[in-house]
Formats: sequence, C-alpha cells, structure tokens
Amino acid sequence: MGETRWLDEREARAWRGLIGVQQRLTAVLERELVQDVGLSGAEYTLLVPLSEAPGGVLRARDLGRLVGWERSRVSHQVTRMEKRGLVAREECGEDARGSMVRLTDAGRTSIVAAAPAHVAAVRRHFVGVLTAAELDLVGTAFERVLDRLPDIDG
Amino acid sequence: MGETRWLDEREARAWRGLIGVQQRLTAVLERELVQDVGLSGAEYTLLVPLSEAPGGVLRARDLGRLVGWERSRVSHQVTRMEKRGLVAREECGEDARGSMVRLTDAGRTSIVAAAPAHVAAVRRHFVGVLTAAELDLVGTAFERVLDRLPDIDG
DNA sequence: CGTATTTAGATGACGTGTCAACATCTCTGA
DNA sequence: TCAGAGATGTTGACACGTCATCTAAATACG
Repeated sequence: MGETRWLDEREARAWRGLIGVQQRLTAVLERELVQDVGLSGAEYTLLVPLSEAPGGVLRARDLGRLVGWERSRVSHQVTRMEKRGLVAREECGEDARGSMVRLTDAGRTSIVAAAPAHVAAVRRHFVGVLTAAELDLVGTAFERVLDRLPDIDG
Repeated sequence: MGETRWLDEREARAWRGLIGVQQRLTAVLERELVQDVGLSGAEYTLLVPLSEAPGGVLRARDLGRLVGWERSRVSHQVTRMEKRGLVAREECGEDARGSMVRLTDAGRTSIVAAAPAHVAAVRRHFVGVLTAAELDLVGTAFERVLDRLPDIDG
C-alpha cells in the first residue's frame, strides 16, 4: 500500500458540507417536529406510509420496505409507538408469521397535523435555499451515489 | 393558513437523495469502519482532532467545539472511550471546572490505522463518484444551507 | 411427503444521542 | 468584595439503531 491519498480542498469542502447538513439540518428538522407537533423523526417516518395505505394498515414487512428499515428496527419502533398509542399491532391472516401495523385515530390525527409543518420546514431549511439547477444536480449526483452503494442486507 | 404547498418532483428528488445518502452512505461507512479497524463513527470523530492536537490533549469544551457536539454528548462518549482505553481524562489546571481529554497510545494506534481506510471509503463511495463540478456545487449549496440554519445552542 | 432453507418477527444487550437536572467554578458589575 | 449570571462538566432517564439470537411459519426440493 502506497501513500494515502487524502481529500483535496474541493473534495473536503463537499464532504464537510454533507456531514454538516446531515448533522445540523437533521437536528433542526427533528427539533421543530418534536416541538411543533410532538412527533419524533422516527415516528413521522412510519406514520407517513401508514397514513397513505388503504385502511391505514400495512404488514410490518411492507412497512419496512417502504421506509428502507430492517426488521428489528421496525419492530422496536412499532413497540415504542404502540406504547404511545400511535399504532396498534394485529395478527396477519394470510401469513401466520406476519404482523399487521394499524394506524390509530390518534396516530392519524398526529400525522395530519404534522405533515404540513414538516414540509414547510424542509422547504424553509433545505429545498427552498437551493436553486432549481442545484436541486437537479443534487438529485442526479446523489442518485448516482446511492446506485453505487453496496446493498446492506435487509 | 392556506393549502399546504407540497414538494414538486424536482424538490422531492433532491430531498429523497439527501435522505437516502444520509442513511445508506452513513451506514456503509460506519460498517466498513467498524469491520476494518474496529472503530465506531463516534470514536473516529473524537480521535481525529485529538490526534491532531499538540500532545494529543484537548479540553473537553474545545473538543466539543471542534466536532460540533454539545457538552453532554462529549462527556458520554468520552466515558465510553475511556472504558475502551482510547482516551483518558485528566484535570484541567487553568480552569477547575474543566476536563482534559488525552489520547492514549492505544487510541493513537487506532486512529493512525483507521484514517487511510476511512478516507479511501469516503472517496470510493462519495467524493470519487461525483465530478469536479458536482463537488463544487454541493460544497457551495450545502455551505449556504448551513449558513441559513438557525443555531442550536451548544 | 419430509427435511432443509428461507422469511417474518420479536427480543435482549449494547452503543449512541438528547434533555433536564445538578454541582462547581469563573466572571461581571454594582 | 460579593451576589448573580454564565460557563463547564457529569449524570440519569429515555428514545433510537444495530447486532445476534431465538421462535415459528412458509417455501423449496429431494
């Protein structure tokens, strides 16, 4: 192995930008979500696909696929949200291994109240700060990064 | 309050790209770091500024400022790393409230071994996948996002 | 059919991150 | 000088995420 090739200034600047946005933007959005509507980012993430599903019910497996989470992460989060009354677990008729996750009335009320504020925050702090050309380029470049990333089992 | 203005396709694509990169790129880098050199991302984050500091010592306050972490986060992480033998706490002479964090020999060995592999991974999965123009634009755009983000106390 | 493999989900242990509370120490200004 | 304000750090409670492990059910395949 030869000399390590460190990041040049151009690379370091993009990398610092990503790390900074990743940490601070996430923190700001999470905080606004919690303070304004009392939902955590993890709760919001699961409530969105549930609220869009017919009947407000999804199988745990499908819920995980929709949000890109692994099984145990979904299971733990559903357990926490069940305690908070946002969702309820039910048995799965078609597959006895399965577990259905149902949005409760309280869960639906929460997500309906939270979504507009969250979208506004995303616009205020991120997409609204970028030009159309920047949005396109970020979309293109990041999709390419994701395509080349090795898959992590699931 | 009027109708909610949702994200258009261009905005949603950039936003999905950021979320995806944030989750999957971070997961891949973290996993490679742990598997190749046995360091977590949090450990790596603190070891870098410590290894660059004269004498391998920094005051906890300054360490936190360098990495952008709040006090309790630094304290908890230093506690865990102290148990692993990567750092050691010492009293601060100048300010009796303070706490100095010193890199141990084991800590220095770890970071020296880890850095080249980590930089290579960042290049392989992120900066190496972007063109020079994309790197510049991401750097510019994300710095602007960060500049406009409200400060979160510290 | 029956066994091996795969899939679904739950769970406990542990590392991580935030918040609130607390104890100390330093600084500031009347 | 000294009381109040601010800074520094630690701690405990709790939410979050990953890993390894376990159980059970579905599926594949000889």
